[in-house]
Amino acid sequence: MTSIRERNRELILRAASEEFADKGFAASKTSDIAAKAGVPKPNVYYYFKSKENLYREVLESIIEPLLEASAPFNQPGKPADVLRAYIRSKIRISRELPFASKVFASEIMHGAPHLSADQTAQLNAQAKHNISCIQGWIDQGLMAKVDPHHLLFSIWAATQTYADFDWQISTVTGKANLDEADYEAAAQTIIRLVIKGCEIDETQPSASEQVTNT
Amino acid sequence: MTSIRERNRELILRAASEEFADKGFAASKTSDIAAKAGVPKPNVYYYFKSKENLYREVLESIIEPLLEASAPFNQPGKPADVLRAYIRSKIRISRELPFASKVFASEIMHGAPHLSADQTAQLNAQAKHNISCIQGWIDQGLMAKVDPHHLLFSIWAATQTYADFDWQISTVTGKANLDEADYEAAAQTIIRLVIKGCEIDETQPSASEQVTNT
DNA sequence: CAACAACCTGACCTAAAAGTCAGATAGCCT
DNA sequence: AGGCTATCTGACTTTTAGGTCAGGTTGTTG
Repeated sequence: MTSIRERNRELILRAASEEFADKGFAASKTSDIAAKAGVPKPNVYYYFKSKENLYREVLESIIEPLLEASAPFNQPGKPADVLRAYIRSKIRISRELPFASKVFASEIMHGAPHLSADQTAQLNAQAKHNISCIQGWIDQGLMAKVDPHHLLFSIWAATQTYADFDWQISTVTGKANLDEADYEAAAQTIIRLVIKGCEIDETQPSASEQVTNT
Repeated sequence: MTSIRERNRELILRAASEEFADKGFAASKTSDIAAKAGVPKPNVYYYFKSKENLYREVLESIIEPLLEASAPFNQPGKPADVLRAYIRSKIRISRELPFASKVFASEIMHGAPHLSADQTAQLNAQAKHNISCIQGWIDQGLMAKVDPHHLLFSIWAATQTYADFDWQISTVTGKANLDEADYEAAAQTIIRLVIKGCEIDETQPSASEQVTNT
């Protein structure tokens, strides 16, 4: 049975997520992580070789969920349906994995110095795919000509903000924690902005591309 | 003449902004800041009492521009005009003060431990004002019922993302630096999402569900 | 119940980086 | 010029936190 191992690794990883999310990599102390996990500091080094290793494992834990959030783009669907599902996935990640989300955001903010080339490539490939998917819809006349890059950036930002800037959100809303209804309202707002923004303008039928009726 | 003082403070502040933006507070070394500013380390301590002081001054430098960006909300105007101007202000800050923007974002992300109560209060008051302004428009039937809190959060996030997550944006777009046209496209995209999203639905006078096209 | 491995831990070591200081130099005012 | 203040700086001290280790305990397997 390696259940001791798994249990302790899990405890430490969870504590590390919170600590790294709260303070950032450099400002987090392994002794604090150990304390929060309820183990002596050398145990942290016993299970994870170094602070950096521990950090990398926390980071890694968010990669798969992040890639998986793009699932709606990996199967055929109408723009509005895909975008709606995508936004909901993204919001769900912010809500359910707030610590890892924040660690990831912080990592990206500082130029992703700890992300492996492979991880970067995977995330980038998925992003590129999503962008070309959106471009395809535009070319087919299924949605308005909204720059796919900037559209994606806005969706990422608007959904991630609930994890990354939770302090600001708490301060402004006056609520220590958002509840189910708040997240629902957030999702609806973002979905509305995106879907309305992507709707084809009736007023101007064409510009340079041919219009395809539906 | 205190021009030596001013000049050196300026040099150090600029170097500190970049360093703090790049690495975060804890991971930044005063020796690196000094090197980047082209002065010996003790000079940094001569002009600023401590690393934390220096950081606070960098932080402070972004507060006023941030408050000023809300100017469009402080004078009467149609929703679309105010929102458009606000988004442009926000994007301009991300573009023109990318380092301080990033430092601010990082600060907020970690719970604003260095922001003074007064600064927090000012920012919060302005946010509250903007929100009630939007709520006013809704009550007057000038725009659709879009949750003002979440609308603001989306605008903040979408505009800030160009400073905060510049690495990601560079990676995905394949451009080391965005140019004038890119920022214009970003602004137009966000403006479109927000303004279309805030337009009153002609189809259904009540309800909160959105209708989608193909 | 050995003996072997996995796990635990207080005490320690070390490197790095914040911060200091005494003395040198440069600018400025009468 | 002379002296007063502001500025500069190499060399130093101090603190903090990442990392180690020797030796203990607990679990597991034949």
